[in-house]
Amino acid sequence: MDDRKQKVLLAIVHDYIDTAEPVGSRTIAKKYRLGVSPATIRNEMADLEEQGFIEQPYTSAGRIPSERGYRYYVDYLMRKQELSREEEELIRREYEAKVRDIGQVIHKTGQLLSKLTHYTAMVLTPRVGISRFKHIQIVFMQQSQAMVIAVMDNGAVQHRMIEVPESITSLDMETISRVLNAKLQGLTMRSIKLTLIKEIYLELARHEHILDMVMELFQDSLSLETEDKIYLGGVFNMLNQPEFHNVEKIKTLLSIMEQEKLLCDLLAGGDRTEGVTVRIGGEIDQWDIKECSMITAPYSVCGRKMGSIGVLGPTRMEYAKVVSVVDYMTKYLSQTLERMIRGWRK
Amino acid sequence: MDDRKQKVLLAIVHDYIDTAEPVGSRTIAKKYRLGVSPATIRNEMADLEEQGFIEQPYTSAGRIPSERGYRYYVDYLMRKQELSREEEELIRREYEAKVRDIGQVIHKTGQLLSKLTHYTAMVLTPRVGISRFKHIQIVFMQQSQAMVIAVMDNGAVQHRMIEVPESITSLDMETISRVLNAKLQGLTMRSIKLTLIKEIYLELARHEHILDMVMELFQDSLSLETEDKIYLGGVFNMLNQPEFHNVEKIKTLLSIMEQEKLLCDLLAGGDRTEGVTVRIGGEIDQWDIKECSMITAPYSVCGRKMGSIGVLGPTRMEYAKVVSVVDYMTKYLSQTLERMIRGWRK
DNA sequence: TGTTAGCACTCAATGACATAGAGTGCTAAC
DNA sequence: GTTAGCACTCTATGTCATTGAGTGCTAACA
Repeated sequence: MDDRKQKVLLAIVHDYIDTAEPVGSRTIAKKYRLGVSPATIRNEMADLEEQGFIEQPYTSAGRIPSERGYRYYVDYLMRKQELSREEEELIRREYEAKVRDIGQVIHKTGQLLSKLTHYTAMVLTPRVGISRFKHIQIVFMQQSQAMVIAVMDNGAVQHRMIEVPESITSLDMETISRVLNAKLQGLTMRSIKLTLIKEIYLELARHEHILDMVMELFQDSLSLETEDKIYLGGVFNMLNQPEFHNVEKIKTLLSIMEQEKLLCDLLAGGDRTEGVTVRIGGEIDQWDIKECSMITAPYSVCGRKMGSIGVLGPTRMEYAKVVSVVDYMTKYLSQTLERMIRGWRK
Repeated sequence: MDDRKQKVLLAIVHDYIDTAEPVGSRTIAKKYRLGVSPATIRNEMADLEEQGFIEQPYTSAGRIPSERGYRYYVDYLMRKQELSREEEELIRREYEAKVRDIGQVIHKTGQLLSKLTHYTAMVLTPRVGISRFKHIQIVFMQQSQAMVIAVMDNGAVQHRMIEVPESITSLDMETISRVLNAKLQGLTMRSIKLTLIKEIYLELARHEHILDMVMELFQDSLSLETEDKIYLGGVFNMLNQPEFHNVEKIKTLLSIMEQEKLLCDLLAGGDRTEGVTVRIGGEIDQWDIKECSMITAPYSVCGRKMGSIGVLGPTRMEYAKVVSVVDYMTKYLSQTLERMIRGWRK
């Protein structure tokens, strides 16, 4: 692949991303000033097509990049496009404005992602299954009512009102809390073993009833929050893309958007890798819609991967821009979460 | 409006709701067996059109109901269509399965609404601005960290970790909690007056720092939760309606769906009234999309209106069905919330 | 007087057909 | 190796005729 071929491919990718129209040789010669005539470019294009980097929608139309073409572009030709001052400023401002709990951070992240990229944003909520108990407390509330609170080391908080016998005193609750803390601190919900539970029940035999409810809370939290939740933002943006100016495609797209489970799997898929992953068209498997690409990256807190964020757009996507945004946002998100978890404000 | 005219109008409304095609005189005569010939029906239709109940999309097409026609239908002709056994069963089952906190109830309600009606469901979350403090507690967590918990009388719980000086003892926290409870119990967040705050600060002068943070939590909760949140479900359903088989309309519709603020206002609008409200086409004001109707109803807990639920569909909507569903669901929702708030399980 | 059959008329939807224009591939000249 | 020229391809667009559902009106009928 010589230098000029690369330039031609780059021109085609750029122009197609820009206009969504097949690119002709004349356009390239005129707009991208490679210093050669359309005829020469036509020769190069014929070669590029032969090698599978571009294709013709039909005989005698311009060329569009193939998936392989996009891949080559992303791997070798693309140059990172830093965020503008205004964009960085926007992110900073929005995050500082209102981020009190994890839910809000996730929400805000999704909003920003879709706003900055104009595509659909997907944010996976942090997994609690792998977060550890930091503190457990049973609090007396009023006449025969108490509340169980479990604070996890990722900052998540589970709570539930429970009914307790009137005979239970604050002191009892204190005792129960102490035992639970001693046994569970540092463990993940998933790793609570049966033997451990037996130990606890043995030690607190008198309060079996309360323990039942506490365990139930843990059980529910686990099963509820283990099934990843996803935040979607800017689905609407996709409709402005010309490739979705057709009702059937919109329907397929939206029906996929409603299958949260599927999206979670797709997002989580990139977890193994470090940094930003770009998947182009068919590289996203189990996928019944074509012409989409996905750019994802995991975010982590204190070195542990907690979830992923991603952007879904047409294959004709502004890769350079989106890769930068996703990269920047994971870092910002990790940072923010970390700060939150360490007490958030001094 | 004589009996036969009503029958003709009814036939037109039903058939149009069913097929989304303009209804001709022949169709009515054949399908709805009024015992008269198409020519007679044509005469009646001419009258109905003159009175503004139906209209012709163009000369020599069939007729479709006008907004006035739908209104007449809803007010006088429509017969309530009870839910089927299966539907009631479905609702019962789904609610019992997983409803632990208010968020889940709202979510589930939205899902059910859209599933049962095949239109777009909207559920307004309960307003905490008008809920009252039931119990406030500051809990020691660990070395210089504590948690503020506020339980509201509608079952909502606000919490936040706060940093406290190491000198603070559990006893201090107990004292603070007691004072806060004494002063605030039974009040809404909105109605905390400045004089009251001064009183509290005076009484707990030593703990100014902690109070600052507690007040901040209240402030944030108020401003955050006062701005109504809305749950949308089944937006995708609308795309199956033939009136939205055109990209421009889909775009308008979805862009409206993204303006949560607007939707909240619309939903909240029906709050004043008791029971189910039907708004047809232009009766929904501040609305730039035509051809939509909205069926809403407020739900209440312990006699106080807490929010609304609603269904948005095309004007060509199955009014009878949707009205029943919305009615049934508000009642079920109110009931469920009430049960939850009273401790939820015995 | 209300109902019905008959008929001419209207108009959207459909499909056939011609035309324009963008872009190509190939050839031959530079 | 590059370029101008040219014939060719194929979509998009517009025109026109045809079809058929449905109407309104008139006149006949009970």
